[in-house]
Amino acid sequence: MITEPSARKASAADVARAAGVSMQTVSRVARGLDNVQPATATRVREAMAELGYSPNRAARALRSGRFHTIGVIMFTLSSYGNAKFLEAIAEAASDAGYTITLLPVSHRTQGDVTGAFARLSEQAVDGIVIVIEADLLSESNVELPADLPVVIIDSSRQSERPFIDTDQALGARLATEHLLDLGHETVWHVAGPSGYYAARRREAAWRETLEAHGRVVPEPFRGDWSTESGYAAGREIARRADITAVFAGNDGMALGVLRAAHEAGRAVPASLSVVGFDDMTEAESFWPPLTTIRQSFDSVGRSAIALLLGEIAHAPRPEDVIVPTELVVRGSTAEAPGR
Amino acid sequence: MITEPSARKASAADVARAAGVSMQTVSRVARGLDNVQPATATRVREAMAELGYSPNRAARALRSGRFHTIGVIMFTLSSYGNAKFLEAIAEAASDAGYTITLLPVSHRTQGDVTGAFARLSEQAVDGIVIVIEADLLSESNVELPADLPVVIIDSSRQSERPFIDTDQALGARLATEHLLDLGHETVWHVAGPSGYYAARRREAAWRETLEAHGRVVPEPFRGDWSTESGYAAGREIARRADITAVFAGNDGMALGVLRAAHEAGRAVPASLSVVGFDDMTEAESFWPPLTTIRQSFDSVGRSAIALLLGEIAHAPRPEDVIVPTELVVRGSTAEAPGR
DNA sequence: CTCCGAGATGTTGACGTAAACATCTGCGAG
DNA sequence: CTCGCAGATGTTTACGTCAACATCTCGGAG
Repeated sequence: MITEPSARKASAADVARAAGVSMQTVSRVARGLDNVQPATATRVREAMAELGYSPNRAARALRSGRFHTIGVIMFTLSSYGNAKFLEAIAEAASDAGYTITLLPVSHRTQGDVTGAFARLSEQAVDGIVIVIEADLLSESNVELPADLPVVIIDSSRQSERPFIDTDQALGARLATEHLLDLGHETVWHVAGPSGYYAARRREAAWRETLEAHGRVVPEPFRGDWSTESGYAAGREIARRADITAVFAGNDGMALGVLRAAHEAGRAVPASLSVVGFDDMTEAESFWPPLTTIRQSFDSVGRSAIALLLGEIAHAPRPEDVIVPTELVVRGSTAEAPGR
Repeated sequence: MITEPSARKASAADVARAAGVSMQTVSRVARGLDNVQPATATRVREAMAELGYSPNRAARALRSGRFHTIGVIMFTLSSYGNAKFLEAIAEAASDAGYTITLLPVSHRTQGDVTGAFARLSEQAVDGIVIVIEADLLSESNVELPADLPVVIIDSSRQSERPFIDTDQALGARLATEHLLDLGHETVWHVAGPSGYYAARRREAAWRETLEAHGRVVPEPFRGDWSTESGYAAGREIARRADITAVFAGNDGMALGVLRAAHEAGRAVPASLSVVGFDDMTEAESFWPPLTTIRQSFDSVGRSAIALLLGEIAHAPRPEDVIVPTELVVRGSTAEAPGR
C-alpha cells in the first residue's frame, strides 16, 4: 500500500523535487516568465498539474507586499445603485487580476463607520473604494491610512483625490427641462437624503434650471431614496392639484409617487407627470413605464477601479472623470393638463 | 532634522524594540492572550498605537494556514435575491470575524464557470459559498478542492453536503391555494429558468397543489426571472380571457405580467389575479401592490455562513435548514370574476 | 536556606514565495 | 583554442507572524 500523501497542499518545493529543478525555476514558470527553456517549463507544468499545485497567496503577498485585493466599503447592497456599483467594481477588478474584499458597515452610525476603518487597517488590501454617505465619512474622524490609495464614489470634488462621478447636474437639468418643455409651470422635486452629494447635486441642478427659466422654485420634498419616502411625498403631491410635474431623486422614490397617485385616483401622466433618476431595471415595467434619467453605474464603477489601480501603480493623478447621463422618455410624462 | 521613518509599515519587531520587550510578547498582546503582565501589556499597547502597528494578515495567514476569509461565487448582483444573499452573507461573516471575497462569474458559460473555479483554487479562502445555477455547476466538470468546505445555495438536497434553502414548496403551495381559495378554476404559472432548483421546486409544488385539488394543470410559461420575460408571458396571458389567475416565479416576472395586463386593459385584480414570489422591497409599491410570497434571504444567507463556519471548524454535519415562507396578501389578487 | 513550580518573558525556527545574487553551459569572436 | 558573454538555472535569504521550547523570576513549602 502506498502511504497516503500528506494532507498538506503541494508547495513549490514539492513541484521542484518532482520535476528535478529548483524552486526558483518553479516560481518562474508559475509567474509565466520567459527565461526558462521550453522543455523545462513543460516538465515543471506537468509536475504542477500532477501535484495539483497552486501558489500560496499568503506567502506571495507576504513576500511581495502586494495582495492583489481591493477593499470595498459600503452600507448596503439593497439599493439598486450600490449593487450595480459593486458588480461593476468586481468585474473590473477581476479583469485586472484583482479580487474584491467586502467590508460591510451594517449600521449607519458614526461609531460603526469608525469601526469599519479600524478593521480596515488590518485588512490585506492594496487600495480601497468607498461608496458611502459623504457626511458620515467626514464626520467619522478616522484618517484613512495615508499610504493606502483610496477612491471615493459620491464625493465632492476635492483637490487631493481623483474625482469620479455620474454627471448628476446634467441629468437633473435634462429631467427638469423635459418637464418644462412639456409646458408645466414649474417642477417639484422629491430630493434624496442630504447626506449624499449625489442628492445635493441633483437638487441644486434642479433649482438652477428652474431659476434659469425664470420659474418659481418650490420647497422640495425630502426623501431617503426609499419607495416609502417617495410614497409619503406622493400622498401630499397627489392631494395638491397645483402640482403637475415631479422630478424624483431616484426611481424608487418615483415609484412611491406613482403608487400614491394611483391610490388617490390621480392619473399619470394625464394629470401628473413623473420623472425618476437611475433607470433601474424595473423602471420600464412600472405603470406607467417611467420616464427617467439613465446613468451608467457600470462606467463609474469601472472608472473607479481604473483610477485606483493607477494610484496603486503610482501613476500621475489622472483627469477627473464625469460620466454623462441621458434622458429616457417613457410613459410617465405628458403635456401639462389643460394646455 | 529627524530622518524620515521608513515608508514600511511597523512590524511586531519594531513595536517590540520600542516597548523594550520581545516580539513574542507583542504577538501575545496583539492576540489578547492573558498571560502577560498588565503593566507590560499597557506598555506594548502604547507602542502599538505610537507606531500605528497592525498585524500583517498575509504573514498571519501564512503562519496559521487560516485566512479568515470566505469566497463567494455568484453570477450577478443585479437580481434582488442575489444582492440580498450577499448582504446577509457579508454581515454574518463579518460578525464572525471573517471577510468576504467576491469571485464574480461574468458570463454564464460553462467555460467561465470552470475558469472561476480554477482561479478559486489559488484564492486565499477558508471556505466557499456558491450562489449559482445548479445545472451550470454540475456541468462544469471542475471538482471543488476536496479539502475546502463548500456550501451551495439553490442546490438540491444531496447527501454529502449540508442543505440549506427557503421552503420553496410551501411558498408555491400557499400562492396556489390562495388563488384557488378565491374561487379561480385553476392557476397558471410563469416559471423561472429550469436551471435553477428554486424554479423547479416552485413549479413542482404548484403542479402538485393543483393536482391535489383535482384541477387542470395548464402548461407553464417559461421565463428567466427578468421582468421582460414576465412581460412576454403576460402579453399572452392578457389576451386569453380564460386565464384569471397567475402565479409568477418571482416578483420581477410578476411585474412584467402586471405591465402587460395594464397595456391590454386587463384589470388587476378584477379580471386577473397575480401572485409573485420574493417580496422584494418595491413589491408593495407596484400597481396594484403585489400579493406575494415573502422569503427571508437574510436567514438563508446567515445560515449558509453558520454552516460553512461549522464545516471549517470540522463540526459534525448539522441538520438541514429549511427557512419557512409566508404569504403576503396585497392588492393584486381578488375573487375570480363572475362569481 | 534550599528547592520547586507557576507564571512571565525570551529565543529559535518554519510557513511558501520571490528578489538578489551566484553558478553553469554553450557558442561565437578573436 | 581561449575567452567572454548571454541565457538558463541554482542558492541564499528575508518577508512578519506564531508555535514550541527555553529561560528567568519570585514566592512559598519543607
